[in-house]
Amino acid sequence: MKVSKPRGTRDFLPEETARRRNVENIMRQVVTKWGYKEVITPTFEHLELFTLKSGEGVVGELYNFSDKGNRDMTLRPELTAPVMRMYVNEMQAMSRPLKLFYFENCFRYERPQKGRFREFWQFGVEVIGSNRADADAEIIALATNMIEAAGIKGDLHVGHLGIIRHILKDTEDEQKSKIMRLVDKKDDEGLDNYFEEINAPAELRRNLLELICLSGSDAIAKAREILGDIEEIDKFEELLTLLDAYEIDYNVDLSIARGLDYYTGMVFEIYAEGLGAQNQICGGGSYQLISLFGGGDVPSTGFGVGFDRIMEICEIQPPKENKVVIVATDDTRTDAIKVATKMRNELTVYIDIMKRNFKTQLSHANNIEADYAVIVGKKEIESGKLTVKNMQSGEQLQLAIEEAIQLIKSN
RNA sequence: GCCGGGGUAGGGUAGCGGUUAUCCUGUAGCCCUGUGGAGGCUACGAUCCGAGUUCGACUCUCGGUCCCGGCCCCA
Repeated sequence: MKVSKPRGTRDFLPEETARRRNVENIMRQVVTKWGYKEVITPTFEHLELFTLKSGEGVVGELYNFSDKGNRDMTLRPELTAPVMRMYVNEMQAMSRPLKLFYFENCFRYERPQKGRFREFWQFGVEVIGSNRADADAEIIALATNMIEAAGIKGDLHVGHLGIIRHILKDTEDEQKSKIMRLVDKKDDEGLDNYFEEINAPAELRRNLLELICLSGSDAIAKAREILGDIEEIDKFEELLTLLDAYEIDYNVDLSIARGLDYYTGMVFEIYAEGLGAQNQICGGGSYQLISLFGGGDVPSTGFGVGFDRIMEICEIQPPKENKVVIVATDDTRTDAIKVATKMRNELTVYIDIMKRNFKTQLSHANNIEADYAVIVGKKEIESGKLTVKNMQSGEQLQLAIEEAIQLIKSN
């Protein structure tokens, strides 16, 4: 009986694994250069952690279970909440700002489709302790850097929830979130209908509709015309000035709402082409979650990158290293092992474990696309010189082991 | 949860209500235990699962499952 893998999961074969690890390391190098430290949290958490953050409704999307002690648990669906929990549990006395990142698998019970799996990988970054535009700008710049480093051209949209919330400050909560949702979906028709339904004031309608269309360099000025001088616009302007300093291309987009209530100000999303309906590769913003988990009133800002989506469109190939196959005969097998052991200090070395004959060993070397075959036979043992064969050109040289290593390394 | 398209050896495929289920490729071995890529030979290996219709189902019908794309959702 053949057992298949669970729905929405994937096996990664050697070639794909190497490609993923390579890009993962490239991204890791970028964040490390910015001074961020990697953390690891548990693969499963108490269910409560996520219902606190996102409401009871998320349970339907979770891989949750009760353990043998009857505790409600779940595989993590994301990593911002675990990292904030970790901060509250163990890091509150550390000097701020804290700059953390993670790269882990997450699990959601959803219908798989292009760029969406039940087990997927998230690369994320969080800054804890700063509510300044500087932190927001750094986070956006870092996200942009990482995506560029993966060889992807992203389309960055930056917004600020404070501005849209200012317009809606007298609207009741339920209506507010419904409006925000429609705005986020860019559903103009739905928005019109809903305004009609709740009989929204004409001024509010006009202001909101104008605001969410704003873009380009005069967006700030126009927002001021609509709303007057408010603190949120000042802060947003400061953010844009900093982004200019980082020399980042962005689109002002005040229609980004990102759903949930814990986002406090800056929000951004990055899109890429070639991904079908799931074209968002990165999203983030500033938020306040720590007090929800029993910590103080500590502001944070961060983002998550959908690593699997990055890999869908990323074309970076891992660096190739020379592959050496030792070819031996029956009576030189033990000598061949000694040669292989020595060469492995510096090279990637294969040796026959199938008791194959000389010819078939060489043939196998060819099949696995070895760069060099190193022949360790009776003649070589007697002369003390190995036969090194370049599998591409067919050229053969007699060399001492150190010379052989040097030659292969240098090509 | 909903809508559409799919599922034949490890990969790619052909076919038909009754075949020994086609071909390519792959893997292992041999021709050929001191020189690979070509060729020949041999072996391995498949009708997604279940029910129904039928004398007979890989083929038709239904249900499930998985894959692909989309909707909803998207922390």
